[in-house]
Amino acid sequence: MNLIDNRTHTPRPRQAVGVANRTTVEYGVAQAELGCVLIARSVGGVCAILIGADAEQLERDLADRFPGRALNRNEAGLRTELAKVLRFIDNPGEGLDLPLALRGTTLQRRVWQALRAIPAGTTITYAELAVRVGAPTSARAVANACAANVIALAIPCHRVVRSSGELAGYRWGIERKRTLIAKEAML
DNA sequence: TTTAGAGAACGCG
DNA sequence: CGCGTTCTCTAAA
Repeated sequence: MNLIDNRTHTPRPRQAVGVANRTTVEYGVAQAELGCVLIARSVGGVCAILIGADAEQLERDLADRFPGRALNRNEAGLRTELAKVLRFIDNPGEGLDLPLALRGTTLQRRVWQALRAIPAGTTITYAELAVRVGAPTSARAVANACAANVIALAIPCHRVVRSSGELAGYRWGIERKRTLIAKEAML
């Protein structure tokens, strides 16, 4: 407990996160090696890439994530994005470049942005990631930001591991995380 | 709305 | 395992 607050306790301004947004979310589902994949797009770009067992589960997941928003399934409209993601899963070396519509707090945006700079085939620790976003003592908080990521693959939170080398959690299943890292390691 | 607590994909000794 | 840390969410005032 510090008597004098010598840390960077500056309450950085937070991004408005829960802003009401009535925009429709369009999404498409496809089957991949890794599992069923759902890609959702809103104004500005892809707002979610979810992985799961089947379309129904993913649709529930999406509804959870965007409460109150109209959700329109539209495979044809998402055809380009779906193709890119499927190609990335087969060949992660080519990268996955998609316009993203990020909605999050300041720290989350910083972390997610930093994640996009982590090349396929490499991993980073939460501690190192914390250093990169300028919050060296905030590894725990950085992990929170990783855990809050809903754009799988395009924001490669699967490349973040513990300092001990162990895999930490993965929203879409630790096994998938292991698979992704292993596949990328063979580049 | 402000606040206090608890929890979280961490790290170190 | 215990504790320091930082951020987020939620219940309560």
